[in-house]
Amino acid sequence: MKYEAVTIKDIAKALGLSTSTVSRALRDSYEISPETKKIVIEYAQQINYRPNPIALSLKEKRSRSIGIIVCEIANSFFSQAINGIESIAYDKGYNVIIAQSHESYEREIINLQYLASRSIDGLLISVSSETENLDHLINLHKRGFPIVFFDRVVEDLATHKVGVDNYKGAYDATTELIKNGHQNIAMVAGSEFLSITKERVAGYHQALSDHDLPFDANQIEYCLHGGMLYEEVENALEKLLYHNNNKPTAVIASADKLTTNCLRYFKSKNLQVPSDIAMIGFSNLDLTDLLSPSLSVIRQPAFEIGQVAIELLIKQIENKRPTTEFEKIILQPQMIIRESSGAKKS
Amino acid sequence: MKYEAVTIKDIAKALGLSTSTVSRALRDSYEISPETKKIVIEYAQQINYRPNPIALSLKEKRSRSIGIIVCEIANSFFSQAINGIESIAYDKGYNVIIAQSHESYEREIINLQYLASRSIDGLLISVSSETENLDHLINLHKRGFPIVFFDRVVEDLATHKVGVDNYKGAYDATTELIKNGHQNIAMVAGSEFLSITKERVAGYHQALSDHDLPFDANQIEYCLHGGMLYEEVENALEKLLYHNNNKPTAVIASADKLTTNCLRYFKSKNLQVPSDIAMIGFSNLDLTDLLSPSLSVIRQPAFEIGQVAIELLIKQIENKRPTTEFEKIILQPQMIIRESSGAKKS
DNA sequence: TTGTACGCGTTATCAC
DNA sequence: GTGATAACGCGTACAA
Repeated sequence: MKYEAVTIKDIAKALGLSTSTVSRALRDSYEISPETKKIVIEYAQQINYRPNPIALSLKEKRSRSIGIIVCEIANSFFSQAINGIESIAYDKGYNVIIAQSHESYEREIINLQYLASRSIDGLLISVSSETENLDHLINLHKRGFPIVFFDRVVEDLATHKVGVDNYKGAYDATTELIKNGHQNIAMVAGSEFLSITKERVAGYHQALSDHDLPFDANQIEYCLHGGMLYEEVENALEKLLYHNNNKPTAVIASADKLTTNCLRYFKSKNLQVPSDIAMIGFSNLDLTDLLSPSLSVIRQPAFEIGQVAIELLIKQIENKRPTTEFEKIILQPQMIIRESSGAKKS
Repeated sequence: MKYEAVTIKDIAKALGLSTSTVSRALRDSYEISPETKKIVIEYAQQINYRPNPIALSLKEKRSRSIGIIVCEIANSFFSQAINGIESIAYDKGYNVIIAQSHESYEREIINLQYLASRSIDGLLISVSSETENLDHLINLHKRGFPIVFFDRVVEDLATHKVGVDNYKGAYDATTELIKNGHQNIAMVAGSEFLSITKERVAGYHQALSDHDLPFDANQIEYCLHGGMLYEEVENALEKLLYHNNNKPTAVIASADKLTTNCLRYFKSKNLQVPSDIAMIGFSNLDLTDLLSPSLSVIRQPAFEIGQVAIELLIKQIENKRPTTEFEKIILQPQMIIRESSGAKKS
């Protein structure tokens, strides 16, 4: 470190050797005599020598750090995914730099430029809910920069992708509600721009259809900010519950923040769950069991998603030849049935 | 970036200038003629030139990145604090590298070595709950490395420190419970090693004393892992509630994870809050209002703590002279009274 | 077996 | 006003 950095030069001077000898000794090169090696290594240890990673990065043209862009680390799903990413990255000697888009397209671009300018070797990204235009990512990708999408993948880019079976998650949730007697099920969905939203809507749609229930587009409300703002969820629910000639008895919330904000709304309106309105939410919160009523959720294997994503990324980074075949890995979500998805008031 | 990095050299070659001229033109040096400047700057923009931060770091002996070590980013308090840190760091051109100790002393040391070897310019740390020995930090600090403690500060090191008034938080919580008729109040505390634990215990103690209530050491249980493990909270509560000849009617949980795990325990035992057992918890979760009963909490200004801490750190980093006077900044916690702290069963 | 010289990208210094 | 050179710390091809 700058305040008192010990360099190879210092060692060389102290031991009356050349820097290259020291360098080679430390790297255990076969050309160096055992005695010299011993002396050098012991001395290095003694003065606590650490190679300067910046010099190495400059030389090797790689920083051994990777960037992560997510909307919010304060979101359980993402903090769990980041844990998964770190668990592998550190083992493999990679450093992780996290940036948050806060669901803003603009900030996503700023973050991306920032990370790119910090010489990261690769990028893990879950796009912001505002992101429709992908030029910023396409530009990097075209120049051969390794990018792996996780959770919120985009289809128009040939890269590795890791996500969950959103279709199935929504299908299962819808089916569960139907089984419990609900015929009128609304969905509070995330941003229309996101493919995960489309998949979840599709699963919901299909489940209705498979149970001979009509699909009514008015039963879906999209929230551009993915529930980050309470107001958008409030508006969505107002419309669904009070400006709708087809008042739902159950709601599916298709993302973490949507789920909690739906609950917040129901509470503010004194609506009892599930008797007044039943619900299942996509959520990775670890205290959904403590809510009252306890919340039925679709839970995503966030940690594993992070692990798989980082493994693909590192594989691509360390690949000598350009990657041409990209994988799309789909993990299964888990449905946890608790009280909130129960039967409607008879 | 390595795949196709544009350097100053490329520009120089393309424009038939020397690298130094290009460098100066880009930095808007007064020695360069306006025409040359214009040509260089325009061309640089056109080919999307970005200075290589690694080369700069090597030269300037600083990386413009700072390290953060916290126990868990999945902890609301810390994710909010990190948001505060980032909000300032990015503005000032600093990059942030986050590492998690998961409350392990060993991992804290590994993280610290890792960050130090990555040439960070400074460190923000909230020590792990296992951390008793501070040698790893003292070593760095002695060599003049900038360190700022936040939230979990340690007293034995002369550095900047930012935290909340833990004493007052616990004092207020205890007083509130006493006002509601509770005379037998237990505390589920964090690690005994942490000064924040000691302060919170002291506040609790003083409040009892100020209301002429006896202090009973058996009413306090310490959790080394700060509630990260459910089992330790379970054990603590078993002892307090069932192996105690002084069964409490109210509990104060002195950290985020302790709070949620107390609730989990009460739920599993079918204990009604607050009628069977009242509680107030330290918590920065943003859905404590949704719990049933809604949770009374002591909330810390996490975002602000992060902001203040990073400002102190950057000030110290950018200070030409070694810092000799260190600040200790104490922010005020906020008590939010909801249902869980209510009166006991009559 | 060990040492010298160079290059990674940038800027400061000195020369013209 | 512009160019050549050295330096930051490291690894390595080449020389001895």
